Amino acid sequence: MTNYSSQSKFFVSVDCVIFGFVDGRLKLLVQQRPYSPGKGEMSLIGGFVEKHESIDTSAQRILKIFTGMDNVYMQQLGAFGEVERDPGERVISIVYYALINADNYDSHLSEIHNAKWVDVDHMPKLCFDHNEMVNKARQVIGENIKNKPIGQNLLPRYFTLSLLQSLYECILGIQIDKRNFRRSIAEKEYIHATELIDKGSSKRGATLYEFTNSK
Amino acid sequence: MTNYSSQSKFFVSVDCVIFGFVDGRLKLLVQQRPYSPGKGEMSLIGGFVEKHESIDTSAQRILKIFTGMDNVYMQQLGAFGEVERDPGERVISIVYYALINADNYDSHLSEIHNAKWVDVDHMPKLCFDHNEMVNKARQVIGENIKNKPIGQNLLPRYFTLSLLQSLYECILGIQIDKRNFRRSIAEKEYIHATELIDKGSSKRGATLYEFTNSK
DNA sequence: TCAAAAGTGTTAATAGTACACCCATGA
DNA sequence: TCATGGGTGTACTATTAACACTTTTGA
Repeated sequence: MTNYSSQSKFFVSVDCVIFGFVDGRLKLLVQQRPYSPGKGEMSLIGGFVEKHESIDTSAQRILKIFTGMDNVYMQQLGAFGEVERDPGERVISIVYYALINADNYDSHLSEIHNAKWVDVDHMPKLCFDHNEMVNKARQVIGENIKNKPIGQNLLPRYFTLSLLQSLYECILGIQIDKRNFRRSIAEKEYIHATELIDKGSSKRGATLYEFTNSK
Repeated sequence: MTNYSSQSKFFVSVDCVIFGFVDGRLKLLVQQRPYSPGKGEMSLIGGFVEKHESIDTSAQRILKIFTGMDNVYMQQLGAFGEVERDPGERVISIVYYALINADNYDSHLSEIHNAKWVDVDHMPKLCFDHNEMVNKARQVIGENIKNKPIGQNLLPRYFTLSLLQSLYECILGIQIDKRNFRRSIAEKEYIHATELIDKGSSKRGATLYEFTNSK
């Protein structure tokens, strides 16, 4: 055998589990699926891989179409390849998760594409195997939040420790003790206090923090 | 848009990072690539996904072809999809890693396919992006060995603690203190001592252990 | 008798968990 | 003055890391 011509070819799609931290809650961007099968059902943000682009590039392109955003934190979650996962035709899906700062995103684009935020703790039924993809993504970011500065991607540049704590609580799905939390943050070299005070959320005012090497 | 017919299709391959514990060393099964491009270069064990099978099934089929083994511990590592990763044609590769008990494997098959074990600490240059796949796989099993009974898949049914320790040391690439190691194993509910004694490896004889729920 | 691998405990350091009150301020 | 969210310290527990000698027995 000297070439691949006897092999089968497949449609390959990219589906993106896009998380945002909106109104103090962890949310996920979903769209109404614009075509059959599953037309009108809730769906992850996705599209097909194109001939000329790598799968990572494809994920970035799709994210940009729906959010207008570049340079976003995205990681691959894996490939989903059950034969009948898409009831229309055989499609192998490569799944990515993205963490975006919802302040920077272009809500006009989401309107065009019938996309909206849904709370991760009240997930609607999504089409195909998309709920499974979301579950896996949540698990992975839960494992990462403790050791990596991924919160950077979900928060505005300056944030209070109370907001950061509520982000951790949403991601982990647990309540955290305030004193222990603040000590654990103080020990992380990648988060530090600034001179700034936020007067918006309390009468006393709260110190604003930032991530150290805002990439 | 109501169907997918305007989309591109791709070759999709499966590559398997197959680990075995042979002669007290962690090894990897590699083959001489039988076709161009890269013919004759060292390569992971791989093949193309077929029309009628899921990607998981495809990985199992390929593993069986090269080892004769069924029911092997295999996990997906992710998809590799750079446009030029295969210099012949565009191929998206889904990578799995497998842990096998090298005693059970059919060495006749590996001869047929020009496959052989290589030491993970002396990896040859593999074709395409296969070395990258191996590095990622090693990282993942290193993270898993501490908390999951994955050693079960690499060892014979009965094993001494010295052998188990050398497995951990190979996977983690570090030296482990014998007393701390034996205590940590004693605390794991999924490994227990048997009444059996191994007289092969020492004059005194060593207690043989086994995994609790040998699936 | 000795070489070679098996087996065994204690201490120190670190990380994680539980828990309750005062502070500053704007309304 | 009081309601609201901001901010702080200590004691206990669990986990991890460091460290050296005795046992058994076949050659």
